[in-house]
Amino acid sequence: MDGQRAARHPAGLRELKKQRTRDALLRAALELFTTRGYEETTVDEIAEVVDVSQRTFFRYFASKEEAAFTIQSMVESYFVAELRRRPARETPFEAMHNAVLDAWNSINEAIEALVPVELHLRTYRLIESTPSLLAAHLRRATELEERVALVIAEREGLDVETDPRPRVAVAAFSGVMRVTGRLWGQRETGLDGLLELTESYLDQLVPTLAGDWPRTRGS
Amino acid sequence: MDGQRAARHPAGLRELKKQRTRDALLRAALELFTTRGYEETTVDEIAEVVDVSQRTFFRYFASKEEAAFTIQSMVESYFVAELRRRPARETPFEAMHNAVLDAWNSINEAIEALVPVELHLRTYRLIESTPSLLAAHLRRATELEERVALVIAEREGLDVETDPRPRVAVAAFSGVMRVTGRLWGQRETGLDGLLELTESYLDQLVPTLAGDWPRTRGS
DNA sequence: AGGCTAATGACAGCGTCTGACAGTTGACCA
DNA sequence: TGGTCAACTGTCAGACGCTGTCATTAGCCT
Repeated sequence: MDGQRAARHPAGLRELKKQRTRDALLRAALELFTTRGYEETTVDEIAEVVDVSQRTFFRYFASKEEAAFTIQSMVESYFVAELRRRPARETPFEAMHNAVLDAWNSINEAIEALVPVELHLRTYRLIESTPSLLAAHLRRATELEERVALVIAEREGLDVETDPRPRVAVAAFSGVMRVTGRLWGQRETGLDGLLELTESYLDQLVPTLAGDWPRTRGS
Repeated sequence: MDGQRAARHPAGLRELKKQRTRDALLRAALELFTTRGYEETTVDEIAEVVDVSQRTFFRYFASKEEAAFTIQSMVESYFVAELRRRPARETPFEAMHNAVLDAWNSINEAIEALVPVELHLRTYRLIESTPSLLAAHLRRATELEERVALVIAEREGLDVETDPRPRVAVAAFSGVMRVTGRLWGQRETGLDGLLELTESYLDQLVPTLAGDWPRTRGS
């Protein structure tokens, strides 16, 4: 349902156990996914690591897939939150750009509360390289796009249904984000490399679309 | 494997029967998908309509999903073919834009040889509105993007690995295409409506990204 | 006609996921 | 403290997608 789970709920031994089970299942799942491969990991194996029945796994996660995207959901929530926080003076593009940077900087501790960040990065690479997970990832991305488009429209005082610009801007922006995300997954650079890559790609978007491509090869 | 199947193969009763079976399976699948829903249709039901064992279905289609995307694959091939045919003087964006228009105009008869075009349009809407199919659709779209980026890079004499512009341009372009495709799927307009919508959205891409959004509401 | 080979059907099996039912355990109250 | 209720869980059974195997059928070729 939500992304953040902290020590805020009324406690209770029951709640505690539930969270423990869920966290254990999540960690076990991601660990198995990233070492053995997603398709090669069965839900029974995950459940067995946590000493729980397969049925119980499906009570915490609607699907095997959902476990793989738990952290990703959190990141998305952070991004949207940061986007809403951007000052109105920024252009839509600047706002999205800055929201991405801010989100990456502030999300780390929230992730670490659930699983090691390093495990999450491995999971991200896995998603990018596993066809079925990549498909799910892209669909989730478009759902996020819709949410973002609504935020942008609100910022600019526009109606998404009559004015195409919010959706067009978001589509172009996320297109670039996807490309950089994929390239980063293929290469070996760390998280800093991603930020750098994203920066340079975003900067080139407008001139690229303008049409004339001077052969200023950067080799 | 390929998309086009015409009366060119050496005939032979065997080949004939195979094509008949495949076509029948395809039509039955799409018909059931679009009436009953994708998830609600079982492979057994499809096979039963064609009087064939379930095993045989999987000999013609690697998956239930593959059947749903058969026509889509053809369309994609046509698009790439048209793109290669665009004159070098056009900018990358113009070339993609024109290739889309040309492909839509020339593909209709090829589709009709397999299934009624109307059935294909219904199938497209189904894909857009069925989560699992939408996910697959988006993944396929990114694979197409990669092919297109290579073509663009070749046109411009660039190297995709060192110059980000081909991928960035393609990503932005397909982002817009996806938005229009989705909107068209939600609304009730015919094929002409799609072309019109795509035209207007593509035209607005560059000014939209430029940043300043004059409040010239089009209501 | 008869042999060769490709296509099919029938069957068994794996893995994801769901529904139904029963047992256990924590929460709450008298 | 003990008992009741609700939540959580395990077990079982089954649907469905998909695959391997093997015997059978049907087109093809000489």
